Amino acid sequence: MEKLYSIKDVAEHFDLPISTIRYYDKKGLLPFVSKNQAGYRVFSKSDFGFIQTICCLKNTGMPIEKIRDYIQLCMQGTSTIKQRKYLLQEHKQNVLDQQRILNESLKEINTKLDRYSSDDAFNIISTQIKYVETEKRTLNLHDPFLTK
Amino acid sequence: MEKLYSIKDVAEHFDLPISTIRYYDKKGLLPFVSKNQAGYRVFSKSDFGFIQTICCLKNTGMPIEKIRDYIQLCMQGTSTIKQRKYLLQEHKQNVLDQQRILNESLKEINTKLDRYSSDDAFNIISTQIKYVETEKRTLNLHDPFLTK
DNA sequence: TATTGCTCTAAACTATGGTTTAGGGTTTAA
DNA sequence: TTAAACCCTAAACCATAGTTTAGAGCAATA
Repeated sequence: MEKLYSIKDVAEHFDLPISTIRYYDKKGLLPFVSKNQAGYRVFSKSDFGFIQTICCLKNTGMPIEKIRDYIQLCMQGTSTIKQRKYLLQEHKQNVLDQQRILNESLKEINTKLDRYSSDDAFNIISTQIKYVETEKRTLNLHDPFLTK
Repeated sequence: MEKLYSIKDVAEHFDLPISTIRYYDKKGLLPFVSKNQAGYRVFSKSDFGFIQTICCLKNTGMPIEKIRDYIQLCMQGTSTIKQRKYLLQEHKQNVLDQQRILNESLKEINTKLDRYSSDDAFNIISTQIKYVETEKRTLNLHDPFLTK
C-alpha cells in the first residue's frame, strides 16, 4: 500500500504553492524528503505527517528558522525529546498569548460593531465627533474631521 | 484637565517604538495628529483612543493600508458608518478564522506535548521512528534519521 | 549659555517569507 | 516521437512592516 507522491500532490494536499514547498526545502525544513534519479523530490506518506507539523507551527507564527530547528531535533532521534518538549512548551505559551490578544481585540471590535449597528449609531458617532472637536479646539489643535 | 502629549508619551503608553509611530504617521494612519510651530507632533487625549483602535486592528493582523482606510472613513464623519461597519465585519470574520486555526493548531501542539511528557515518551517516539524507517526502506528512500 | 535630551525628515537599510523568471531536463500519452 | 505537463536550480524580485542613520533644529536645566 506504500506509494510515492510528487511535489504537486503535496502542494494540493496542503493547499500550498509548489514554490513554497521548494522554499521550505531550501530553508532546511524538509530534510526527510528524498530525491529520485532525475533530481525530483519524492514524498512518502510519513512525510505528510512531518509537513502537517510544519504547517501547524507555521500557522501559529513560528518563524521558519525555529521550525527548522524543531525538525532537525526530530531527525536526531529519541535523545532530543526533552529539547523538543521545551521548544514546544515555549511555543505553546506564544500561542496562548496570541489567543489572549485576539480575544481582547475581538471584544474591542465587537464593541465598535455594536455601536455601528445600533439604531442610534448616528447620534453616538456624532457625539463622539463633537467631543473630539471640542477637545481639539480647546487645545488649539486642528480639527481632523473632513465634514465641511 | 486637557493636556498635550509628546511622541515619547504615546510610545511609552502603547509600548511602541517612536520610529513605529512616525512610520504609521507617514503611512497615513494618524491624520488626527497635529504639529506645533517647531514641527513636533502633539497628541491629545482623544488621539489615544484612535491609536488604541489602530493597535487593536494591527494586533489582529489587519494590513497597514486597510487600517489607513478605516481611519480615513472615521475622519469623514457619520456618512461612512455603514462602510466602517462592513469593513469591521469583514475583519471580524478574519479574526474568527484566526482563532479557529489557532485552536486547531493548539490541539496538535498539545497532542505532541502529551507524548513528549509521557512516561513512555521514549518508547512512543522510538516506535514512530521505526515505522518511518521501515516505510522509507520499503520505498527505497533514504533514512532521514541521524542516529548512528 | 552650553550641554543634554528631545524632536524632525528623508533615505537607506533590514528582516521575513515568500514568488517569479530563466534556462533546462523528464515523463506521459497521443 | 513529439507535445504537453511536470520537475529542477539559481537568482532575481517582491511585499510588508518596520528600523536605522545622517543631518539638523528645539527645549530644559545646570
